[in-house]
Amino acid sequence: MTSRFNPLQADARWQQAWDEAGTFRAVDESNRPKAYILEMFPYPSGRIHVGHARNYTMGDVLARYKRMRGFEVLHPMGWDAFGMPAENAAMERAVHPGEWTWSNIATMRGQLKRLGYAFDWSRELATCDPAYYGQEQALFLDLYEAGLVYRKSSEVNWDPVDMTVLANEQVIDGRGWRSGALVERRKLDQWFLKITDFADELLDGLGALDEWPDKVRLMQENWIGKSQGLRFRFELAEAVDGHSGFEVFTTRPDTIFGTSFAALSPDHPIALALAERDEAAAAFVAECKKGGTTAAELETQEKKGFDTGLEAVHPLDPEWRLPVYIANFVLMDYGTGAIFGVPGHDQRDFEFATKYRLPIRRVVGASREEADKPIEGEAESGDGMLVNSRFLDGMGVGEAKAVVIGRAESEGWGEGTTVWRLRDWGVSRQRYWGTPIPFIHCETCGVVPVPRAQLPVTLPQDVSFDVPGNPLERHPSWKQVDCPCCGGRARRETDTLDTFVDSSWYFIRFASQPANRPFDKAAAERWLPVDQYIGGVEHAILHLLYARFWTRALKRLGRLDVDEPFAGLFTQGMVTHETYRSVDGRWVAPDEVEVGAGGPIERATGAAVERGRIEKMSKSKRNVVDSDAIVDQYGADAARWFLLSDSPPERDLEWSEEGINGAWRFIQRLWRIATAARAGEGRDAELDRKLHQTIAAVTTNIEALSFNKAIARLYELASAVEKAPPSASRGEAAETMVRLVAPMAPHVAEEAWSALGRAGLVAEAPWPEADSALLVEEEVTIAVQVNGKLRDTLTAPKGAPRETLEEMALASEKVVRILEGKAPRKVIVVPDRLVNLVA
RNA sequence: GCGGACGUGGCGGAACGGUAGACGCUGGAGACUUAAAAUCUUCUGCCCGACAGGGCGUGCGGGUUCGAAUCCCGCCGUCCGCACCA
Repeated sequence: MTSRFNPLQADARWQQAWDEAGTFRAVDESNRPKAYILEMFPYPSGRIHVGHARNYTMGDVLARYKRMRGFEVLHPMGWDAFGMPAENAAMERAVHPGEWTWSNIATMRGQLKRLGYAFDWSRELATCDPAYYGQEQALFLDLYEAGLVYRKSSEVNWDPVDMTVLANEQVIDGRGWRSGALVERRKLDQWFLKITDFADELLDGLGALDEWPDKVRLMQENWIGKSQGLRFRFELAEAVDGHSGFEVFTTRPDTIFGTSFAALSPDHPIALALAERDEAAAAFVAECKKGGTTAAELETQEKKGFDTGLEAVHPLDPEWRLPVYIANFVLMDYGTGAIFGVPGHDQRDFEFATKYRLPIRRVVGASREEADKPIEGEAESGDGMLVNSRFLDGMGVGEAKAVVIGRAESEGWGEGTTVWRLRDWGVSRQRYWGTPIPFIHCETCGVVPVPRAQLPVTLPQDVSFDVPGNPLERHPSWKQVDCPCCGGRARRETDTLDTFVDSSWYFIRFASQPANRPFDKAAAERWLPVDQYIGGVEHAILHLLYARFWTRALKRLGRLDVDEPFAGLFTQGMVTHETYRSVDGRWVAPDEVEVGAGGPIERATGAAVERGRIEKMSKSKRNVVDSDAIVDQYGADAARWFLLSDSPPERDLEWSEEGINGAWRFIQRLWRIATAARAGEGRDAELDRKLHQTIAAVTTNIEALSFNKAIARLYELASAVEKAPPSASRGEAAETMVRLVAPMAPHVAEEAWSALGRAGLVAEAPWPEADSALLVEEEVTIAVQVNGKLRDTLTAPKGAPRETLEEMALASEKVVRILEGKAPRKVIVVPDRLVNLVA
């Protein structure tokens, strides 16, 4: 028996053994209860780093644990393979995006395999594979037929140099992130998905997701942004260009008598009409558009308005006329694009009214007596009683809201309504490396779906990236097609789908992937929902919301009877690492730095470097730790063990040399414990108890994803086993421990399992059961407090009566000394825990 | 501005309202060794003390309680999300 565990040869051997046995292949028709464990699939950016590995290791522990518990486990892996980095690589080094992507996939797959993950590789998929995106096109057509897909003209960020549309994140200080060119706002016809049709469902559904972090549910709730209020119509005293009035939305209809102006968005049709004929209005509208939309700019931007000279008629008093402004702070795409201003009770309106010297009227106060109290400094948006509001006077805010809405509805000038922050999902991207949108534009027939028999619409291979813009647009023949309706010449849609579409249904395709349709209903329903989904919190809103929408849309279409795709969600923390910079500001990789007596120096040059902050791993800061390098040096188990042990999983983990070394030491220690298990004779009651307490604790900790705590318990057990004299108990403890560590450190566990002479794979061994009789201690330590302060501890039999404990406490020498012979005024006894003597 | 989370030794972190600091890392001392590595033993919150023991301690200030890291109120700080949403 070797004295050291050698991962270099053992890891690959066991990986091959699992592979050959098909251990992790999920069986669709299994009778066992199912467990679908999924980690967010990676973008194949190049290589696997330890941040990826942390994510997959957590999922892997659960998957392996569930398998040992007797579940049929689906734990698949694939590639979110479309996206911009591939096109950027194509531009930078003249390599085809597909070639670059597939080569990255091959590398990363190899890296993942070396980490020994229990994936069902037979279900691997890549979104850039026509076998996948062709089915996505079919689903897109399904949604189109169900009326959930539409086209509309929409503003985009247009980079005039790269001739491409930029996402908001790609616009930095108003300039394109690559070209540095000033970004223009352009109107383009774009494809949209009607996610707003599901706003209510998506909001309500959050309530049932009790295995999601509250934080994520709250973020989604805010993102959906439901507001209830009144939409009503202002008539104009005199119509302009056919506009006789306009609609506004408010959540505070109760303050209707506090209004002193109305304001239109610069994009409002009336504002645009005025700009056509009035130079000053046109200038103001143009000025509003110029302003940036970044957070910082908005914060500092002054409220500005342009008095149109128009007058709006108050709906409850035909004599009451309000000035109508065009105002820079009114958004066209929220509500109706127009507001009624109540300066007394809305901060923005307050600022605006102050600047333009409009009346600031109080209509809500703490009591009737406050009616004449002026509003000063800032608006009062709180609750209270209506004042100066005619028939509303004396009502509470809630009652007044209802009364105004009721009146508006009965008089026909408005209605109670709900407004959402959530917008429809624009899925058009003017890029090559994405799923082609399966439509054809015909001058005669309009926009026509590609016939299903012609799917998939595949991307052309012969494209070049030496000229900016969308290669699909430039391609000599790809977009030339015949109209499926009239047979005439037509043009293929050259937009591709947002990559979030690709990731909105991949978990369904993992569950079922027939060749001739997106998925099989029954097969998919067997696995879904995903029981535990694990990924970064950066996807808390978009990806998770889109996937929820997609699932509900499929349900509405009758394609899948599942409400929510992810029953359990866990958002894990990042892996961070130290950073170094040279004197001239270059980032220096930590493994190129040596720490000498005079501080850190760069090994290659001997020059001093400055230690930077501990940051999220990124290529630019050169602090990425590649998984292969770690596996080469320490083996997969040590890497996995460290990624699980050092921090709670939801928090960031700092990668450190000391940490991985500690994990390596423990893997070796484990090997020694297992292989040097001097079995011996007889029971060791104390060890038995420790073992079963550990089984119970590790089980609950894994179920709760508290891997760091599970590991702490395993360390304790390891010490106990090492210290215990030979006994039958000790042999059992060592064997059981091998099973307990198997989900986390599967290779050394298999090696030990086999060394112990156990048949089969530990990956398929049953999870140990804790004997509840052994979970309780026979003796407990009782804390003895005087006035809540710990003064002594004593040992008592478990379940000792209160009186006995009190007597024992009073007999304590220390207690006697402190009490100085006086009797305590009060005695609190918590059985098996403590005695508190109140003097 | 709105919403949320968090704040515990040198570090990562444990702790159903009941012995704060489990477990790991770092560091000290020792054993084994010709030596080193590996391994093992042991100590490691701060202060006073030779020991026994005592005092102080969970960001700060209050409160509830026999008892608070934990619950409540108010500050301070850090991080995250949203952001002119009517």
